[in-house]
Formats: sequence, structure tokens, C-alpha cells
Amino acid sequence: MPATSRPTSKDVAHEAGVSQSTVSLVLGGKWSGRVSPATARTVHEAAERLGYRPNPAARNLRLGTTRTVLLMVPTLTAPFFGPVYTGAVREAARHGFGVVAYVWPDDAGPADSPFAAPHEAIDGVLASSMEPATLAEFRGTPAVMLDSDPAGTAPTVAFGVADGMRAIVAHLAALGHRRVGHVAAAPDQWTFRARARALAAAVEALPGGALTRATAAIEVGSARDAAARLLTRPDPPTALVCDDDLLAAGAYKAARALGLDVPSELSVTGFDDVLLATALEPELTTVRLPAEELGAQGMTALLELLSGHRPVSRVLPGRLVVRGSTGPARPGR
Amino acid sequence: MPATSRPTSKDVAHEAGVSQSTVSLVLGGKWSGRVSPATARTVHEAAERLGYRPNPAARNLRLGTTRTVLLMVPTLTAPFFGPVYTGAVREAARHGFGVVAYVWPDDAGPADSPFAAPHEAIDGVLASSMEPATLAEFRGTPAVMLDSDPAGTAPTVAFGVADGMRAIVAHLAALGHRRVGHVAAAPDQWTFRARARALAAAVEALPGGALTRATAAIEVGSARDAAARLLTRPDPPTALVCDDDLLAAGAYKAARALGLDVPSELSVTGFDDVLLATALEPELTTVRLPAEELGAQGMTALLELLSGHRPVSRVLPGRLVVRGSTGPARPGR
DNA sequence: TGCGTCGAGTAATACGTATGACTCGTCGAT
DNA sequence: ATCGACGAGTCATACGTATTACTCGACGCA
Repeated sequence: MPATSRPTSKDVAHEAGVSQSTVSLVLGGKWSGRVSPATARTVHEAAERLGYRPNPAARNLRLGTTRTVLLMVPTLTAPFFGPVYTGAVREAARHGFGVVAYVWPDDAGPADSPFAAPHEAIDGVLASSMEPATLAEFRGTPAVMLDSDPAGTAPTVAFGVADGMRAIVAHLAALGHRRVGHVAAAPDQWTFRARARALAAAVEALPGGALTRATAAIEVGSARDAAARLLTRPDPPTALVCDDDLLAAGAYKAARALGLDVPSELSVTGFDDVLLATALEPELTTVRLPAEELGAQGMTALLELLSGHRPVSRVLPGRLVVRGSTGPARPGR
Repeated sequence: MPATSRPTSKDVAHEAGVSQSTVSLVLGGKWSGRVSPATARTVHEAAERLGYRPNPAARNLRLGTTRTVLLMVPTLTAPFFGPVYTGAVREAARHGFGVVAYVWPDDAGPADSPFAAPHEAIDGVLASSMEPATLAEFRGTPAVMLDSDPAGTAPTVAFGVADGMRAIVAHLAALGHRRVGHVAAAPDQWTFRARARALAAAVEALPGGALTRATAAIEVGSARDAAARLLTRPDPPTALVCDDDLLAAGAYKAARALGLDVPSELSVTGFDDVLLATALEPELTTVRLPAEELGAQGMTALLELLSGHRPVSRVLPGRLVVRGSTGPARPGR
């Protein structure tokens, strides 16, 4: 226990020789015409002297709001969430809200719920990349889903992953590719299911198009093995479409191990456009998802929800970024 | 505003036909011998029926504690913080504490302080990679610094970055390198100042050792340019020591642009051992920092602090991980 | 029968803040 | 001289919970 506990507004009042109400009035900034400037100054000085800061728990209780929103994500290791957080914070700040992040693994049970803990001292939740079933845990806490199925029951801001996949396939088709390999992430998130579906449909629609698929964990070694499986089949693909940028790094490794040059002998694409995409050599052709925009728009929707309106779900289009990892299909292969 | 506001313990009491005290007693789990099992069951059922969850603000006010800790970081984009968070959460959970993350840019002013907002509804702060000056903002909130100067005034858990640098230099020296280039990050964080100092000292101590340095922003393009500057000098270095893994990716690009093969013609080392290190080709020789351990030990220290003890600062050693980016110095160069 | 004890529950209160209702001089207008 | 209005504060209260002190009936025991 600390030597002395924190000063309260009552202490400040005593120090300044006024009542607690006056302190609250002054420090709340609503004293125009209620408190004389001289008294206000006295109060401010006393507060400063004591190092007073209001007790947030008491304030929250009194006001019935915390003006704080929780950004809930399944992991912090994915580089993807940094920009989402940034966008959310930017938008929240414009309305006087703060944001904290909480990691809730997608496979967590109700016992791990932040709602079993005091974290719940928040007004709403921005839940990114969560399965819709998770929603049940929110039990009345206003929530907006990010990067989830826009057809779900909750307001959602999602990426146009299907559009992105179609753009990739169109790009590859224009380069002459027909046999496409899919280095897929496990379909335990909506976004990966959507990506797989979109890719299948796009290749299907391509005259002469043929799709093969291998599934990997989101990890370089696993992706390398999956890519190697695809490349060592008879009649192997001339292009590998990977479900995200990290998987593409694995594809690079498989290609190198098999002596295939990227992009002259094998084209590789990623998805997301995280930092890694430009750190690789050659730089990765991928789809840029507007992650910061996702955070911002999600926050906008949540704030709408908090003010009693029902926001509409939105889809943010991705954009194909052509870099050095894709090239013309070699007729020979 | 929601249609109906959340049920309180009073509502539950009414529903169950008991007093509010009884509800609190039962739901608090402290009713052994004070409430009959039958009544307890009734209360639980009523709470379930109404979907009751205690108001955290009220509970926090009453108890004077939130059992929540804030992990404050300067950015979420660095892959480094995921493991730190994980370690902190693991340790906190063992003591019934929760963790939320808050991003406070290192260059933020007091106006941006989370302590100006309700986020402050927390018991303590784990401040990672912050300048000690930031500490002044905490104003009495118990804080432990992570990845900061262990000689500072606050309890600190830091990495043994000096040891790590020495290990790198010893490794390079054993391979015959003498002329070392330092691709340095801007010294605005303690850790980078410490790395630079340690590297300088280690090369200094090497017979015939020579150090050149170029500074870069923590970004691939900037690192590429800095590395290129070093490599195009007369009498260029045979090994590039980079302040972190991302900078090493930039060094790879410079080497490739100049037609230098890694590792046969140029050795490159990183620092941190983040995901990127094994995504690169060749895989990066680097120093693994026990980030998860940092989070866990930091949390342990903070919890000690919260229980009135004064924790001691600790330093966690890094470990050299030799991969494919370092090789014997070519006599020719 | 009288008394202490115990089981089962309730009443009352405090945590620290924000705010609507109230008080009490003083001053200007009639 | 009287009254209303206004400026400058203060009083009292509520937010929802956890907990201490209390009540009250039943029961065991001498």
C-alpha cells in the first residue's frame, strides 16, 4: 500500500478553502458565471499543488460513460493491427474518446472473456477478425465487427477481399497464367474463407484456368512446405497466389529451394501489403488493404451506434499493387 | 441511448425477492454460512435471467482497485510488442489481473497523455521503450519501465543489448571480419543508444577493428540507402551490423543492388529476431531478445510494486542466433 | 423458563465525482 | 424604501457496488 493515498477533490477543496462542488465545477470547466475568476485560479493552484487528478472510477460511475472503446483483436503479432489501431484512435480522438487494445484469442472460451474482468469499463467494442459467434459474449455491449462477414448480424466494416482476389487473377491472367496454385491459410477466419471462395470463382471463370490448393499455418516454414507440395506436382502451377504476405515469403523459399526464379519462372502474389512485402526481394505484388481506414470507419460506426443510431455495414475495396514478384508465364512450363 | 439500461444488482435483488446485499454476497462468492444454498441458487438464476453483469465503474470505485494494468508502447507496428504483451498477460492472469494496451507515441506531449482520459482506470503502468522523461507524466501511478535504461530512477526490466552486440562482434571477429559498418537507428531510444555504444566499444577492442556508421530511419528504404553509403566508401566494411532486423532487410537490398552476395561477399546481422528474420533469404543471423520474458518479468515487477515492495531492476540477456547471413570475411575485400 | 448462540438475511454506509436545487448578499430599478 | 435579479458559492444527492454492523427468529442447554 502506498504511503499516502491520492488526493481527492475534497482535499483540493480544503486546500483552496472552498467546497467540493466548486472544485468540481472549476476543474470541469463549466464555471462560466458560476465561480469568480479569482476563485477559479485559487482552485487550479491548489489542485496543481496537491497533484490532483480525478478518480476515473468515480467519474465513470457518476457519468455512466467511460468515453473509452476497446479494440479487440485475436493477436498482436500480426503486423496488420497497428494501422487499424492508429485509424481507430485518430477517429476516436475527434470525438473525445480513447482506445485501448485487448487481445482475445479467437479460440478463447467465455472464461477468458474480458467481460469477466474490469476491462469492461468501456462503452463499446471494436472487434477485429473475430468469428461472429464471439459476438454472443458481448452480451449487450455495443459492438462493431471489423474484417468479418458483412452479412452477419452485427454492424460490420470489412475489406473487399473478393475484389482484391479478382484483381490478382485478372493481373495474372493478363500475364498469361492459367495454372494457379493457392497457398491457403486455414479457413478459420472469415477473411480466408472469403479469399478462397473468390479465388476459386475467379480461376473458374478463366478459360483454361486450373486451381490447385495447399493449406498452411500462417508461418513461413509451413507456407514453404505447402508451396513445395504444389510446385512438385505434375503439371505444376506457374503462379502461386498466397493468402497473405507472410505465406508469400514461404513461397519464395520453396521456389528458391527448387531453383525457380521469381518472377521469371514463377509468379508469386501476397495479400495485405504489410511491411514485409517491400522487405522481400523481389518486392511482392500484393493487394493493399486500407487497414487504417478500416479502423477509422469502424470507429465511426461504433460511435454512431453509441449515439443510438444503427450504422450500416460497409466494405472497403482493396487495391492491387504490382511490384516485382509477378511476370509473364513462361510458355515452356 | 439504449432502449433499456443495464440491470443492476438492485434489479436482480427485486427479481429474486431478496436484498441487494444478498445479491452482492452471493455473486461475490463469499456467502459460505451467510446465505442458504437455496437462496443462492435463486439469486444466480435471477441474475442469469436478467443477464446481469456488475457495473465495473461502481466496483472499481468501491474496491479502490481495477486489477487492470496498462501496457504502454510507443507504436503497435513494431512486431516486437506482440510477445511482450503475451508475456505480460500470462503473468498478470496468474494474479487475477488484466492487461490492456495503449499506444503513446514517444514524441507525444502531456496533452496526449492517457492520464488526461479515463484510461487511467488502471492500477499501474508497464511502459515499454519510453524515454525516462515520460515517467514524469505518470504522476504517482505505479510504473515499471521496459526496455529502458536500467540505471534510471524507475524499476526497469531491460534487455542485455550490450551483451548481444558483443556476441555479434565476437562472432564476426571469429569469421575474420575487421572492418565493420553500423547501420544505426536514430538514437532517440535508449536501446539504440546502448547498441551503438556497445558496438563501438567492441570494435574498438578488436585488434585492427574499424567502425563506420550511417544512420537510418527504421524503414527498409532508408536502411538501404544508409547501407549503400557505407558500402560505396573506399575500403568498405566486410560486415554490416544493423540495429534491428528490419534495417537488415534494407542492407540486403543495398547488397543486391551493388551485386554483393550475402553471405559470401558481405555478412549482415540483425537484432531482435522478429518474424522477418526467418522470412528473409538468406535467413538472418541476429540476436534473439526474450520479448515474452520481458513482458512477464516486467509484470512481475509491477505487481510487486503494487503490493508495496520495491522491485529491483533486471537485465535479460540476449542470445546470438547464427543463421545464413554471416560467413568468413573474403581476404580480397 | 431463560439465555446464549447460531443461521440467514437486511439496513446502512462509503467510495469520489458531477450537478440540480438552493442560499445569501448586493446592486439596480422603480 | 422595496423588490427582483443576479453573481458567487454551497448543499445535498445519486451513480452501483461491497461490506460491516445489525436484526430477528429458532434452537440447544441448563
